[in-house]
Amino acid sequence: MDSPYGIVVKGIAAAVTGAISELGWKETGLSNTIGASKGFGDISCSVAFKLAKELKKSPKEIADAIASKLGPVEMVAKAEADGGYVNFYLDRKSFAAATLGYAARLEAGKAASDLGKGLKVIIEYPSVNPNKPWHIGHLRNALLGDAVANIYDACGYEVEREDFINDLGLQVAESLWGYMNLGDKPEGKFDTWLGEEYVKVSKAIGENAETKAGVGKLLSLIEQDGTYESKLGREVSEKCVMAQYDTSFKYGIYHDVLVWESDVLGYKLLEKAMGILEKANIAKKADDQEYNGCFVINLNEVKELPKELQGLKENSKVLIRSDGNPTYVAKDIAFHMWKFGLIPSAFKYSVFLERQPNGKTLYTTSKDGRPMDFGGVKKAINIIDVKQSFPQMILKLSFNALGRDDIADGIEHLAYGRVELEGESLAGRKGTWEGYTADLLLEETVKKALSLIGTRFNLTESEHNRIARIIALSAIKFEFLKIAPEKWITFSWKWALNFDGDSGPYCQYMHARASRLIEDSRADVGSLLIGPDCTLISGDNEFRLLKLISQATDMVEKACKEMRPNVITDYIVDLAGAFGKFYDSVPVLKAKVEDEKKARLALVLGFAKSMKFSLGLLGLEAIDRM
RNA sequence: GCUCCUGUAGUAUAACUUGGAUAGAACGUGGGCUUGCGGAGCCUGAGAUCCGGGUUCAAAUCCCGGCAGGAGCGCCA
Repeated sequence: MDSPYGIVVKGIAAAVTGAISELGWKETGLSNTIGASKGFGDISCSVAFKLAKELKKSPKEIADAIASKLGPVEMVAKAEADGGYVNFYLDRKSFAAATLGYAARLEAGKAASDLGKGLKVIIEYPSVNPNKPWHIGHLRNALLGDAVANIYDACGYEVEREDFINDLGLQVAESLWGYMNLGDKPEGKFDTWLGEEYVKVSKAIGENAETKAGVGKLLSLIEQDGTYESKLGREVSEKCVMAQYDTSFKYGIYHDVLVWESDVLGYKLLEKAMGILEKANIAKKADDQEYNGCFVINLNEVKELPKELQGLKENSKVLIRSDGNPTYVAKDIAFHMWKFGLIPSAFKYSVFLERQPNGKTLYTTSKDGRPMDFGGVKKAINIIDVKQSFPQMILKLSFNALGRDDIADGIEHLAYGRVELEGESLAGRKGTWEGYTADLLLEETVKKALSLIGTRFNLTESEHNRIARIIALSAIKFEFLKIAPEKWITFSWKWALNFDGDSGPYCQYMHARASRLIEDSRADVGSLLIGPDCTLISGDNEFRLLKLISQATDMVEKACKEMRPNVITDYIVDLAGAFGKFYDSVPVLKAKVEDEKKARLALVLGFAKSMKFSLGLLGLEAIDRM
């Protein structure tokens, strides 16, 4: 769905190209020279600067010439050259009409772009170990993943939301050992309880060789198919994942499919994957001194090897150790062969949860079940913290070596920075996450929201709670997502509980105001956006708001291409600010003329729709009163 | 040692990928508004690109060299 803003930019590009060729010049580097202007018209073009050198004329001369040859552009009233720039002024009336019509078609949860039409993408997040509750670091992962998935949805991709569960790691073995041997009775939320066991056991391992040996033995037993320990391990992990999903649902985060490490092992994905690599002649069992007995992949065939690789000996990477155990990268290669359909019908699936709160079923890989068509994508996005960049790169290079550049290019690593507590890292081992779980954060934020909700509406208690929860989620999601992914976050309660300024609650407040205006007007929402007198909403404050509304598609496409949800938070803050300014500068319901009121109400509705749509991208409902 | 990431007002940040006109918003701060179509508001002032070179008509953005913080470079996950 083309946005009015997008249409104008395209129109301008065509007109400028036309003018340049009419002048007998060659157009070079037009792209990225057309964009929003601050204070010099509405949209400006700087192509004259690029042409200056080649034409041996001054930018001013060129811009003047282009401006004089420009043909008419849809929704553009005039164009004038100014010091080398060509500035375009929108025709406010027709642009407003187009924007309101466009806003009428914006629906939360519906695609606003066909950028990814027909393309399937799998997005993996948050993949928390199944032995502890989500802490605020996991939360950042989950929020990023959910937002990116929503954004891809809105761009027309077919999105598969996948969560990888590593139920065979050391962490799980430690928790399980505690579960079996410490004699504590599970109480409270299971993931939290299991996390506490984990902290106790990790501590004990440092002090007690016997415990360490016990955990080591347990680790190998849970990896062996059919043992009591492997069954119990999966059972306990499933119980933990169920509890973690309790948290996930509270945050409005859902998935389509869980993939278990134990199933990757059970379905022999690794053997199949290694077979593919061996057949392609890029990996083999080594017999040199260095890697004797290991199964090793050789990356020498890759055309452009990155510099970071020089740490590897001979550009080789061990996939299977001499003791027969696979490395992390090997498992990841196998897993991505499934994602991209190189190992078809690798798993069977069964139902993990019949009905998530969003109404959809959550499936899981499992021993017994039926084949389903998960995986088989052209693009895979992995939300993993920045520390994993090196293995992620090897993963991609392995597909390059395999001659599958398409797959290597299709793997995208969204590397995000860590969340730390003033100077302290959140590494699970030390248990420093205790007191900083996602559950606790939400609880505290809801408390604050509850105390701030106004009393004017006689809300029922359940409605009051619902609104408080949404406000709290708005606050949390905004604070996490408005920071660019690669930056670190230093967590503090003051930071997390921000309800002012460029915060989620502030933006919700603006939406609530707009909703109330529409409700109080008793206008017919269905017809409001059709045919208002747009000359009546052409003032500067109205127009600034209209320009922003007209860019929803462009913003979501930008956020998608760059995998940066903070593009959306920025946009939402701008929208909210522009609405606030409009609201304070002109009366709506108290407008003097009936037609004026109608036109302004249409603008209010257009704002509300674009706001609702944009909040939806962050996984947030818009609220009508607060 | 090598590689990568980060460095923007007092604080925490946006813009860097794709160079473009006056570096955008927020909190805090100085001054002002106020029974409002919802004050979780509005108006207004002061305040920033780590340092040094280079490329360019134009540099927060690109290149080189520093400085500071962090991470990565295993038959660890």
